[in-house]
Amino acid sequence: MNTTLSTDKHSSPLYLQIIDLLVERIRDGAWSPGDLIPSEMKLASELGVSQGTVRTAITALVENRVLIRKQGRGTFVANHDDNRALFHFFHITDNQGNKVLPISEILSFKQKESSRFEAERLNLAADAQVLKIERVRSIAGKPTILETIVLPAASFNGLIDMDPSELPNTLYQLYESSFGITIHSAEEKLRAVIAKTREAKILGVESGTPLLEIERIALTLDKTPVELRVSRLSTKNHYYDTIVS
Amino acid sequence: MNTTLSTDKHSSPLYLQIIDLLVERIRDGAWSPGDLIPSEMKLASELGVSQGTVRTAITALVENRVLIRKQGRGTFVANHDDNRALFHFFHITDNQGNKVLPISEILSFKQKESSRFEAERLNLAADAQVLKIERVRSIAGKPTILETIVLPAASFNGLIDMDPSELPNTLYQLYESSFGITIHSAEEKLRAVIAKTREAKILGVESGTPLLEIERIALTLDKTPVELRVSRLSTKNHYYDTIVS
DNA sequence: AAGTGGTCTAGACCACGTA
DNA sequence: ACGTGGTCTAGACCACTTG
Repeated sequence: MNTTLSTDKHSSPLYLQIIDLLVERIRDGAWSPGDLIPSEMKLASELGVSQGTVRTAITALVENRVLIRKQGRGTFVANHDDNRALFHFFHITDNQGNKVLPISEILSFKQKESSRFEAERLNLAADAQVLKIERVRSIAGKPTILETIVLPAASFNGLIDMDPSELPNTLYQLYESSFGITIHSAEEKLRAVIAKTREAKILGVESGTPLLEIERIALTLDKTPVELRVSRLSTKNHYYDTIVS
Repeated sequence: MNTTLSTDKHSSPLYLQIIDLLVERIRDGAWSPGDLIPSEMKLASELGVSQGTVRTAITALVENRVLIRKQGRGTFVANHDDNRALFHFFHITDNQGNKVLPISEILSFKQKESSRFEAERLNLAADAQVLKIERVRSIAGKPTILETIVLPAASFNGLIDMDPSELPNTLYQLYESSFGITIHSAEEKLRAVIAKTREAKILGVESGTPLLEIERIALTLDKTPVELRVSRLSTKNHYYDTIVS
């Protein structure tokens, strides 16, 4: 498998080529989340470069949370189902400033043809099949978030046969373990909306209450959209927080 | 000015000490935003380390947007008043997905004693004086955002004597150029609220309309809060967007 | 041409985890 | 004891900007 780097006069820097190469091995499944990858020294000799050059490439991927370094042990493909990563994707905080992770209850789970909106957001053909999950998420026993999750049926083959009650609280783990789909980043659009009567009833608020709507597109490492999630959150006792720098 | 790095057995890595040292020089005003700092080679010989070690420190600061490298020219202290940085702090997007920068009109500008809430958020004494600016921001000629800005009077000496109509659209530039205060990061809390009658009138929406409330604390490089800003945004034609990765 | 950041090497030693 | 990542050096050459 003579992986060759280009050292032409006008080719890109070696460490950038190495980044691409490592990402490719992860995307193609040669290395899976949680796997230990070869040591910097092994990669260096395999690729015919110095340890420092491999290190530069790996450092960039560590900063992008694609790899994780563990001193004395080795470098691993990031597992996005550990707490750190979970909280990184989860921005709901209570009024005391504590991050909270809500518990889910499935309301419905079905397969259907995608709507125009869903197909557009997930980059699917107009008549593509999608899976649709609706669930309530409760914090401290109180229903707080209403979530609609839409997935391309083609990418989650067999999921529809699962017992809805067996769907885990944190779906991203399931995507990774059962379908080899690792969520690496997400784009979110936030709006203020009014609770519809059904929503208000489920969330236990008065109708007319304002809700924070979070429309999230979850993306894989190569920016393919794999999940559309629309959450409606009562911000009476919680808020959405973010740090911009 | 024999700046000494510690090379004791149990001291922190050199490049971390160099990061602290560089940050200190910026915070103390030895180097100001926009300034060219000494070359990697000069710093290396000044500090008695190799160019590579200085480079590691500078790279970390470049990734944190504290410094900016320009090949062939040198390394500069980041100027947070250029477009890139502005948009990095500004997350409002129209429904077509375009980032927009609204135009401001001052409604009021006064000095007063801080409220409990303001003092707590800005980390001030309970009876500290604050400056309070209220303004409407318009996009495409339509009032869209209502903003209340609270500043510690002590840090912005003389600002209150300015003609409100002369306050610039982008305040962070003013903070930097006139008060030597550079905003480096911000924490934001988002909630959905209902427009009060006065707010609804100003924003030209029906009363009872939901608004997105953004409470922002702007921080300097050493995490000192210097501005509290509460914005209320009509999300009929715009939304707040963010990328999480 | 001179000076800057950008890339890369070969080798050294340290700190940590595992066997 | 050994292999891993973590830090650091001295030196090289390239790419870019300015005088």
